[in-house]
Amino acid sequence: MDIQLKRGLLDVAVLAAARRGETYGYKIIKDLAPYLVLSESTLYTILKRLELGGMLLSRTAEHNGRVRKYYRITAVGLARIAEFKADWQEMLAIHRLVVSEGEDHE
Amino acid sequence: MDIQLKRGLLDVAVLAAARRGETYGYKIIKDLAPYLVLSESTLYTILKRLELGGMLLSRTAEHNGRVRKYYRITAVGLARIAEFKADWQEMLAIHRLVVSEGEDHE
DNA sequence: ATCGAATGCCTCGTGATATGATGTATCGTG
DNA sequence: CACGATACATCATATCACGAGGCATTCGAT
Repeated sequence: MDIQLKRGLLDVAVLAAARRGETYGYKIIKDLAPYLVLSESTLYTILKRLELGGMLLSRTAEHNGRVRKYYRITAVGLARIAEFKADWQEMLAIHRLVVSEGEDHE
Repeated sequence: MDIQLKRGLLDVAVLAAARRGETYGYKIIKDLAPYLVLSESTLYTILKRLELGGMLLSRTAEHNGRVRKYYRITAVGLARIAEFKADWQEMLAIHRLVVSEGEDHE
Protein backbone atom coordinates (compact mmCIF):
# COMPACT_ATOMS: atom_id res chain seq x y z
CA MET A 1 0.00 0.00 0.00
CA ASP A 2 1.37 3.35 -1.07
CA ILE A 3 2.39 5.40 1.96
CA GLN A 4 1.19 8.70 0.57
CA LEU A 5 -2.19 7.27 -0.20
CA LYS A 6 -2.48 5.84 3.26
CA ARG A 7 -1.69 9.14 4.96
CA GLY A 8 -5.05 10.72 4.45
CA LEU A 9 -6.82 7.80 6.05
CA LEU A 10 -4.70 7.25 9.14
CA ASP A 11 -6.21 9.92 11.33
CA VAL A 12 -9.80 9.20 10.44
CA ALA A 13 -9.35 5.45 10.70
CA VAL A 14 -8.08 5.89 14.26
CA LEU A 15 -10.98 8.20 15.01
CA ALA A 16 -13.37 5.64 13.57
CA ALA A 17 -11.87 2.99 15.84
CA ALA A 18 -12.46 5.25 18.84
CA ARG A 19 -16.02 6.03 17.77
CA ARG A 20 -17.28 2.62 18.83
CA GLY A 21 -16.53 3.44 22.46
CA GLU A 22 -13.53 3.82 24.72
CA THR A 23 -10.49 2.02 23.42
CA TYR A 24 -6.70 2.09 23.74
CA GLY A 25 -3.64 2.10 21.54
CA TYR A 26 -2.72 -1.52 21.46
CA LYS A 27 -6.29 -2.52 20.71
CA ILE A 28 -6.63 0.01 17.92
CA ILE A 29 -3.63 -1.52 16.17
CA LYS A 30 -5.22 -4.96 16.35
CA ASP A 31 -8.63 -3.69 15.30
CA LEU A 32 -7.31 -1.84 12.27
CA ALA A 33 -4.84 -4.54 11.24
CA PRO A 34 -7.25 -6.12 8.71
CA TYR A 35 -7.63 -2.76 7.01
CA LEU A 36 -4.24 -1.13 7.32
CA VAL A 37 -0.93 -1.85 8.98
CA LEU A 38 0.32 0.82 11.33
CA SER A 39 3.28 0.48 13.64
CA GLU A 40 3.19 1.41 17.28
CA SER A 41 5.37 4.47 16.78
CA THR A 42 2.99 5.70 14.12
CA LEU A 43 -0.13 5.05 16.15
CA TYR A 44 1.07 6.69 19.33
CA THR A 45 2.17 9.71 17.34
CA ILE A 46 -1.27 9.93 15.82
CA LEU A 47 -3.04 9.54 19.15
CA LYS A 48 -0.99 12.36 20.63
CA ARG A 49 -1.75 14.56 17.65
CA LEU A 50 -5.46 13.84 17.75
CA GLU A 51 -5.65 14.51 21.47
CA LEU A 52 -3.74 17.75 21.01
CA GLY A 53 -6.26 18.71 18.36
CA GLY A 54 -9.14 18.07 20.74
CA MET A 55 -10.46 15.15 18.71
CA LEU A 56 -9.76 12.58 21.39
CA LEU A 57 -9.84 12.64 25.19
CA SER A 58 -7.68 10.28 27.21
CA ARG A 59 -7.84 8.71 30.62
CA THR A 60 -5.13 6.55 32.12
CA ALA A 61 -6.13 3.51 34.12
CA GLU A 62 -4.60 0.30 35.31
CA HIS A 63 -5.79 -2.95 33.87
CA ASN A 64 -4.40 -6.25 35.12
CA GLY A 65 -1.24 -4.65 36.45
CA ARG A 66 -0.46 -2.89 33.18
CA VAL A 67 -1.16 0.75 32.45
CA ARG A 68 -3.62 1.50 29.73
CA LYS A 69 -4.46 4.84 28.20
CA TYR A 70 -8.09 4.90 27.16
CA TYR A 71 -9.29 7.25 24.49
CA ARG A 72 -12.73 8.44 23.54
CA ILE A 73 -13.80 10.57 20.63
CA THR A 74 -15.06 14.13 21.02
CA ALA A 75 -17.51 16.24 19.03
CA VAL A 76 -14.53 17.74 17.25
CA GLY A 77 -13.40 14.26 16.31
CA LEU A 78 -16.80 13.42 14.93
CA ALA A 79 -16.77 16.66 12.95
CA ARG A 80 -13.39 15.66 11.55
CA ILE A 81 -14.94 12.46 10.24
CA ALA A 82 -17.80 14.41 8.70
CA GLU A 83 -15.27 16.65 6.98
CA PHE A 84 -13.55 13.57 5.63
CA LYS A 85 -16.77 12.40 4.08
CA ALA A 86 -17.05 15.64 2.16
CA ASP A 87 -13.43 15.51 1.06
CA TRP A 88 -13.99 11.99 -0.17
CA GLN A 89 -16.32 13.25 -2.85
CA GLU A 90 -13.48 15.30 -4.30
CA MET A 91 -11.26 12.26 -4.04
CA LEU A 92 -13.72 10.27 -6.10
CA ALA A 93 -13.68 12.86 -8.85
CA ILE A 94 -9.89 12.74 -9.03
CA HIS A 95 -9.98 8.97 -8.89
CA ARG A 96 -12.29 8.88 -11.88
CA LEU A 97 -9.90 11.10 -13.76
CA VAL A 98 -6.96 8.83 -13.03
CA VAL A 99 -8.60 5.50 -13.74
CA SER A 100 -10.30 6.58 -16.94
CA GLU A 101 -8.29 4.68 -19.52
CA GLY A 102 -7.95 7.74 -21.65
CA GLU A 103 -11.02 6.86 -23.69
CA ASP A 104 -12.11 10.42 -22.93
CA HIS A 105 -9.94 11.93 -25.64
CA GLU A 106 -10.52 9.58 -28.51
CA MET B 1 -9.38 19.68 0.90
CA ASP B 2 -7.26 17.92 3.49
CA ILE B 3 -3.61 18.02 2.50
CA GLN B 4 -2.82 14.51 3.70
CA LEU B 5 -5.69 13.11 1.74
CA LYS B 6 -4.56 14.92 -1.38
CA ARG B 7 -1.01 13.61 -1.16
CA GLY B 8 -1.78 10.16 -2.42
CA LEU B 9 -3.40 11.49 -5.55
CA LEU B 10 -0.90 14.13 -6.61
CA ASP B 11 1.57 11.89 -8.38
CA VAL B 12 -0.99 9.79 -10.18
CA ALA B 13 -3.05 12.81 -11.18
CA VAL B 14 0.00 14.32 -12.84
CA LEU B 15 0.74 11.01 -14.53
CA ALA B 16 -2.85 10.86 -15.73
CA ALA B 17 -2.48 14.35 -17.18
CA ALA B 18 0.60 13.20 -19.08
CA ARG B 19 -1.10 10.05 -20.28
CA ARG B 20 -3.17 11.92 -22.84
CA GLY B 21 -0.03 12.86 -24.74
CA GLU B 22 2.94 15.18 -24.42
CA THR B 23 2.23 18.06 -22.11
CA TYR B 24 4.11 20.58 -19.97
CA GLY B 25 4.04 21.94 -16.44
CA TYR B 26 2.03 25.07 -16.87
CA LYS B 27 -0.62 23.22 -18.84
CA ILE B 28 -0.87 20.44 -16.28
CA ILE B 29 -1.68 22.97 -13.59
CA LYS B 30 -4.48 24.40 -15.70
CA ASP B 31 -5.78 21.00 -16.71
CA LEU B 32 -5.92 19.69 -13.16
CA ALA B 33 -7.28 22.90 -11.65
CA PRO B 34 -10.92 21.74 -11.78
CA TYR B 35 -9.98 18.65 -9.82
CA LEU B 36 -7.27 19.81 -7.46
CA VAL B 37 -5.28 22.94 -6.81
CA LEU B 38 -1.55 22.54 -6.95
CA SER B 39 0.96 25.35 -6.86
CA GLU B 40 3.81 25.66 -9.29
CA SER B 41 6.41 24.81 -6.66
CA THR B 42 4.53 21.63 -5.89
CA LEU B 43 4.06 20.62 -9.49
CA TYR B 44 7.64 21.15 -10.58
CA THR B 45 8.80 19.19 -7.55
CA ILE B 46 6.52 16.36 -8.56
CA LEU B 47 7.62 16.42 -12.18
CA LYS B 48 11.25 16.19 -11.15
CA ARG B 49 10.47 13.29 -8.82
CA LEU B 50 8.49 11.42 -11.45
CA GLU B 51 11.20 11.87 -14.06
CA LEU B 52 13.83 10.70 -11.59
CA GLY B 53 11.69 7.66 -10.95
CA GLY B 54 11.54 6.91 -14.66
CA MET B 55 7.82 7.52 -14.88
CA LEU B 56 8.15 10.54 -17.14
CA LEU B 57 10.53 11.53 -19.89
CA SER B 58 11.19 15.17 -20.70
CA ARG B 59 12.22 17.14 -23.73
CA THR B 60 12.92 20.85 -23.79
CA ALA B 61 11.75 22.90 -26.73
CA GLU B 62 11.04 26.49 -27.57
CA HIS B 63 7.51 27.59 -28.24
CA ASN B 64 6.73 31.15 -29.25
CA GLY B 65 9.92 32.48 -27.75
CA ARG B 66 9.35 30.82 -24.39
CA VAL B 67 11.00 27.61 -23.25
CA ARG B 68 8.74 24.71 -22.57
CA LYS B 69 9.63 21.37 -21.02
CA TYR B 70 7.48 18.66 -22.51
CA TYR B 71 6.81 15.46 -20.61
CA ARG B 72 5.51 12.13 -21.74
CA ILE B 73 4.62 9.11 -19.67
CA THR B 74 6.65 5.88 -19.72
CA ALA B 75 5.69 2.24 -19.19
CA VAL B 76 6.83 2.63 -15.59
CA GLY B 77 4.46 5.55 -15.21
CA LEU B 78 1.59 3.54 -16.60
CA ALA B 79 2.46 0.72 -14.21
CA ARG B 80 2.37 3.22 -11.37
CA ILE B 81 -1.19 4.12 -12.32
CA ALA B 82 -2.13 0.44 -12.43
CA GLU B 83 -0.68 0.03 -8.95
CA PHE B 84 -2.77 2.92 -7.80
CA LYS B 85 -5.91 1.23 -9.05
CA ALA B 86 -5.13 -1.80 -6.90
CA ASP B 87 -4.37 0.33 -3.87
CA TRP B 88 -7.65 2.09 -4.33
CA GLN B 89 -9.52 -1.09 -3.51
CA GLU B 90 -7.89 -1.09 -0.08
CA MET B 91 -8.75 2.57 0.23
CA LEU B 92 -12.39 1.78 -0.39
CA ALA B 93 -12.40 -0.81 2.38
CA ILE B 94 -10.97 1.69 4.86
CA HIS B 95 -13.38 4.32 3.62
CA ARG B 96 -16.32 2.03 4.31
CA LEU B 97 -15.02 1.46 7.81
CA VAL B 98 -14.77 5.18 8.47
CA VAL B 99 -18.08 6.26 7.02
CA SER B 100 -20.13 3.48 8.58
CA GLU B 101 -22.13 5.38 11.15
CA GLY B 102 -21.29 2.86 13.81
CA GLU B 103 -24.48 0.90 13.17
CA ASP B 104 -22.20 -2.09 12.89
CA HIS B 105 -21.87 -2.58 16.64
CA GLU B 106 -25.42 -2.11 17.84
C1' DA C 1 4.65 53.14 -25.91
C1' DT C 2 3.91 51.50 -21.31
C1' DC C 3 2.37 48.55 -17.87
C1' DG C 4 0.33 44.65 -15.91
C1' DA C 5 -1.28 40.05 -16.51
C1' DA C 6 -0.34 35.74 -18.30
C1' DT C 7 2.95 32.33 -19.69
C1' DG C 8 6.73 29.35 -18.27
C1' DC C 9 10.46 27.72 -15.74
C1' DC C 10 13.19 27.19 -11.28
C1' DT C 11 15.25 26.95 -6.08
C1' DC C 12 15.23 27.24 -1.11
C1' DG C 13 13.53 27.02 3.63
C1' DT C 14 10.01 25.43 6.58
C1' DG C 15 6.74 22.59 8.74
C1' DA C 16 4.23 18.32 8.90
C1' DT C 17 4.53 13.62 9.07
C1' DA C 18 5.28 8.16 8.96
C1' DT C 19 8.32 4.89 10.58
C1' DG C 20 12.22 1.98 12.34
C1' DA C 21 15.01 1.57 16.24
C1' DT C 22 15.11 1.56 20.84
C1' DG C 23 13.70 1.53 25.66
C1' DT C 24 10.79 0.21 29.79
C1' DA C 25 7.66 -2.75 32.36
C1' DT C 26 4.18 -6.44 33.37
C1' DC C 27 1.65 -10.79 32.56
C1' DG C 28 0.77 -15.52 30.97
C1' DT C 29 2.44 -19.94 29.43
C1' DG C 30 5.40 -23.88 28.59
C1' DC D 1 13.06 -19.33 33.90
C1' DA D 2 12.52 -17.76 29.33
C1' DC D 3 9.84 -15.93 25.78
C1' DG D 4 5.99 -13.92 23.55
C1' DA D 5 2.25 -10.92 24.18
C1' DT D 6 0.60 -6.76 26.20
C1' DA D 7 1.24 -1.71 26.60
C1' DC D 8 3.27 2.50 26.71
C1' DA D 9 6.84 6.00 25.00
C1' DT D 10 10.80 8.87 22.53
C1' DC D 11 14.16 10.05 18.98
C1' DA D 12 16.39 10.43 14.49
C1' DT D 13 15.57 10.20 9.77
C1' DA D 14 13.53 10.70 5.29
C1' DT D 15 9.89 12.30 2.48
C1' DC D 16 7.11 15.74 0.95
C1' DA D 17 3.76 19.96 -0.06
C1' DC D 18 4.06 24.63 -0.38
C1' DG D 19 4.86 29.67 0.14
C1' DA D 20 8.22 33.03 -1.02
C1' DG D 21 11.10 34.50 -4.14
C1' DG D 22 13.47 34.88 -8.64
C1' DC D 23 13.97 35.31 -13.89
C1' DA D 24 12.44 35.95 -18.65
C1' DT D 25 9.08 36.51 -22.48
C1' DT D 26 4.61 37.63 -24.72
C1' DC D 27 0.15 39.67 -25.15
C1' DG D 28 -3.55 42.84 -24.40
C1' DA D 29 -5.36 47.14 -22.78
C1' DT D 30 -4.89 51.98 -22.03
